Amino acid sequence: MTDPLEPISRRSTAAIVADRIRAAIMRGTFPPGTQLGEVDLAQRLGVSRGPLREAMQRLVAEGLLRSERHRGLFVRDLDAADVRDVYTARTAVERAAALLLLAAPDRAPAVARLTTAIAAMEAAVAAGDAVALADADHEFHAELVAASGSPRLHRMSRTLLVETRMCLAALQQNPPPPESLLAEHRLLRDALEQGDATRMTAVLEAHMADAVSRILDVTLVDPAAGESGEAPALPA
Amino acid sequence: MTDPLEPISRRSTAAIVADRIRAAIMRGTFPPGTQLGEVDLAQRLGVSRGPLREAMQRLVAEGLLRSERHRGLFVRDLDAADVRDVYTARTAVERAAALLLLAAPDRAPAVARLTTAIAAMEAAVAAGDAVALADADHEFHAELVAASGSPRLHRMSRTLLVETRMCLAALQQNPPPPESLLAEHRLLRDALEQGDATRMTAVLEAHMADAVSRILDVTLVDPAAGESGEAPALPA
DNA sequence: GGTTGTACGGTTGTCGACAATCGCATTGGG
DNA sequence: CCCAATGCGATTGTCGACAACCGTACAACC
Repeated sequence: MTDPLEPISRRSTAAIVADRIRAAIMRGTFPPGTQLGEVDLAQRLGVSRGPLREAMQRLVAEGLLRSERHRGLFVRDLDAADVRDVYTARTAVERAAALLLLAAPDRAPAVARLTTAIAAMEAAVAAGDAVALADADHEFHAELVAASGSPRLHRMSRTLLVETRMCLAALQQNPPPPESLLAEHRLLRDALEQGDATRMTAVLEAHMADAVSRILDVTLVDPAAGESGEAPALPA
Repeated sequence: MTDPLEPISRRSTAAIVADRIRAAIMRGTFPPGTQLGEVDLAQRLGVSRGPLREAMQRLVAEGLLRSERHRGLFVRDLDAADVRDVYTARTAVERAAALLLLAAPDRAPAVARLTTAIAAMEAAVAAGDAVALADADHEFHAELVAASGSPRLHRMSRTLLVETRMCLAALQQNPPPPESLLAEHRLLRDALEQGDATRMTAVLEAHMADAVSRILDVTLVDPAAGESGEAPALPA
């Protein structure tokens, strides 16, 4: 599959560090709001503060971290507006990717990959593994955008998917109903396979709307003291 | 307008440097493919290599620069596929922004700002100033996305607009017909003002398709030795 | 003549240390 | 008892220097 020759292309240390931190944020190792000390992270990763700071700047540019002068770097915490915004942007990106895929000459391999992701979701549901389910969900959408062949949509999507995981990690306590989640993804794949653009966009938008309403409803129900319509994710 | 008090919020040096470099790239000061020496830039901007490298990482993450290990940083040069990709992503982002704007309670101020941008375009056309026309065009689309109130769409748009300017700078020799450009923007504003979503998306997509075909046709006509369908922006 | 080996210049990658700034605990005063 | 001022600790921001690496040009060899 992968050519063992040629493009060894060792990535820069900053890129590797950025990927690590990104994965850690996505995984929930660093909950939103936590401060990331530079010296601590640097010696934990075995690098100096220079490359680490470069990696941090990348993540700040992506919107995953928030930098305060002489205060430090903090993992961004997302409020209700952010949740809506993430899903608005995701809808825009994934819709464009899907339309690009529909215009492609051969979308069979893409459909196959989506089916693989769905299979992973099914296995996760069968095993009752919520984390694996979220992973497979993530993989489904990542594959969808990657298959479009658009590097810019792909890059945007990567950041947005990480933010999605941040939202989900905040309310991991209340997982979504696995059946409807699976059904929505199957619908998405089917619409893509059949080449029905209008149906695909409709399903995609419904899927996103469902997700955001699910997240926001949960967060609004939980505190049980909701006079203001604001989400409770702002403890400050 | 701007409150002279309080939020002084001195931005980080890296952010300022990144903005400078970004503006320089957009302005065409650094043509695509040029290598950016760190020591040279650092002492020209009056900062050390540390903050400058952080700024560079931001631009690399945005896709404006390309980093090669131990080789240096280069301004990315865009080929035909990149042009299509930029406009695909722009269509996705601006369409979402416009739809968001249509759903907003009051879109009058946004329309006013777009009208201001159109007025600037008209003035540029009257003066025959191609650079001012491009600036106004840029401002129109930037305002459109900014008015949507979505920070993520706004961030994506900013990078994409810089890349658009990079494309335009490459073929500045052959400016687009000002009348049709103006007409398309007026149509866009009108559709937005009237709240006609389907017409707005149609106009927007047509506008983007026009732009990309204009750019690619120009680049394909120019070399006059086009056997391969590839764009000539790959001198390597 | 073509190819390989080698020395060189320049660039990036990385590191450690110093200075500036901020938050917080302590202490003095009202 | 509460509030304000101050000193301290910790963290970030910045800088200069060293080491590693790559591309190129020249020379030697087959």
